[in-house]
Amino acid sequence: MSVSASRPNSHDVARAAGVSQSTVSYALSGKGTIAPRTRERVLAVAAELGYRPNLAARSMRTRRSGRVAVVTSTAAEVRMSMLSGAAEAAVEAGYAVDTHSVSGAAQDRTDRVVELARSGQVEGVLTFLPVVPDGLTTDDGAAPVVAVTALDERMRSTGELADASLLADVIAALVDARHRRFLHVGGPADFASARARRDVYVAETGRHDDVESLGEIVGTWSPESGREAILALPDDAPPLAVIAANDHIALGVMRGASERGWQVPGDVVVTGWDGATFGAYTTPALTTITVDFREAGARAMRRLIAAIRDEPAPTPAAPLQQILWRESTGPARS
Amino acid sequence: MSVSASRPNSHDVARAAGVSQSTVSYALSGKGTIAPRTRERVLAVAAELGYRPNLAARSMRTRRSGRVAVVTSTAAEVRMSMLSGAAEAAVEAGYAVDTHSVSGAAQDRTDRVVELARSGQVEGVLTFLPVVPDGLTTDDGAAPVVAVTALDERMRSTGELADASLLADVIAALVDARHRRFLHVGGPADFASARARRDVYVAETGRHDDVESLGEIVGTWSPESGREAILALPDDAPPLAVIAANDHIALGVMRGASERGWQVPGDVVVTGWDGATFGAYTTPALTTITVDFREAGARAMRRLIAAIRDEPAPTPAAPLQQILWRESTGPARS
DNA sequence: CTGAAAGCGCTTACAG
DNA sequence: CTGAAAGCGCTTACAG
Repeated sequence: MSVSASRPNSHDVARAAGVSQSTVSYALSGKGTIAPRTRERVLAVAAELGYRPNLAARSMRTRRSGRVAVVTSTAAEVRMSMLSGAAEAAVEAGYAVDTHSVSGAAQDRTDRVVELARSGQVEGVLTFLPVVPDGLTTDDGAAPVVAVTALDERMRSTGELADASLLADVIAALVDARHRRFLHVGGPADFASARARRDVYVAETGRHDDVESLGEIVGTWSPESGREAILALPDDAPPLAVIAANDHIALGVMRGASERGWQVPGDVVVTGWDGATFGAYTTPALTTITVDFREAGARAMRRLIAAIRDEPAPTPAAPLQQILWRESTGPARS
Repeated sequence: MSVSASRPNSHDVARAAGVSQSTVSYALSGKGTIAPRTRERVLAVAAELGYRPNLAARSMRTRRSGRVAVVTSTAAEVRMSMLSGAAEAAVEAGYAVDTHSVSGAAQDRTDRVVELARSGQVEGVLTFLPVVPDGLTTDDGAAPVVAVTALDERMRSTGELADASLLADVIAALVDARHRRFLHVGGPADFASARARRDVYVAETGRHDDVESLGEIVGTWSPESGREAILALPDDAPPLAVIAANDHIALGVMRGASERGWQVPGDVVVTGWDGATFGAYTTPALTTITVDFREAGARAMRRLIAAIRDEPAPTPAAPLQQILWRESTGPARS
């Protein structure tokens, strides 16, 4: 029994097991009609030799790479937990994940996504950043693309992160608690989630005649955009309820209020979104809508894999979001 | 000129350009001795046909995958920016990045890293999480492994995140500002960075006879560990300077102080680490040591690639960290 | 139930 | 300067 210095291949296993190379292949894949005893012997020898199939060779033969690409950026827009959730869902389905970090404008990102979808190196592309839907012509043999948060409805989107319906409950509870003046500090409009949050805000604050909205500011998901929104307010703005599109904005809102000498939640109440860790430890602690990013990433990946396999998109059961009332909204509860 | 429905290969390009397949290969790689005019024609035809080399085939032939693995977790311990920096450095060097999300104890992570290093699917492994160095026997043909933050010095480590020298300056400035009582709330001991920060804390607070340390708490990088450390203090702890090993811990320290009615920075001053965005918007804003995580990720990846290529590790020039004095330390400056 | 053989699409000595 | 040919390590009809 010769031991080769380098990594054994299926021929080495075949030789050691006294069978043909094709029998090794069938034994390992479980596909052919191999006698159980032969199969066991091959498996034992393969294990003993530390055999691992060469995935490049398999890929060349099967014309399937077994890889999907995930497009992210360095920015805080994307959470590690979402990437992890997506990666784990991919592994579960037998796919490996290629990470691609992109920067630049939506058009550049779109070009990169299209390039990936056409590269033939991956069977699908999941993008965590908005892309320009017009650029995503999937005529030719391009791989399917799923965007977690899309510019419009022309492309596949998981939609789950864009569900803003809980905000209606938040606003209703604040109105019940006698809040009558509102302000929205939103996210960039190319994020479907930002648009959905703004839309619900507009609809819900418009529902009551005696509820006033000071407007909808377009922010950048950043604390600074929340802070600036507050600093730009007239002195008589409070009492005011600020609906921030994420926790970072909400933090900036609280900071801005502090700089203006406004008490939170006495003069200004604030709600965030995402359930960021820090929100539980600010003073006051931040009311927020928690998001299960790990599961969101997993669902997006499952949707991509369904698209790859031409299966119907899975319909998830449990909700991904939840209202978490904390100190920044004072005594308001639903 | 026949147009095949599927992806063209080098034979298709050869036929369309009226040359042999090997000439196409040489023209694209620029390796052989191809006449400039031939080469140009081949390149033009390849572009026209939208030819892209099949990487699986290339990989099988060259026996090099052109891939590196990055091991991360869902946890906040790892930042997206660090992953992005690593991914971009990999692309720059001609490598693609496979993302592997792991969870579980250090031993499980180590097993996974070893498995990856031996899988033959990647040429190197970069782990963002601590692994058990004993498990990392790289005898056989395993791929090199680099850990960004390692358990001990037996394995390769970038070390740069573990450089805690700036903390000496921070403590010196606080001592100059008449702070005499200190507390350290650190990170888990299997992080080299956590150990280095604690070591510098111990050395620097031990340098002066009239400086007292209330001890070194082992935390979990989490706000809760900072909060608990403060809640466990005796009532007469202030005036106190708390050195937190990261910004999340520092946030929890501020929260705990707030719960105890201690003013920051009046009764307690606090410093964090990492330069997290939220730290600029807390009240008071958090003094911290900023870390360029993108560059840290890039340097770690460059070190891995140097190891793959058997080149000496690159020696970085610019420092990755910087002290950022803000409100949580009051008027102390260096 | 097992094996011989073709072929996936490249790279790279080698011959001319 | 160019081309014919081998071979990387698999999967999978097909013959026996």
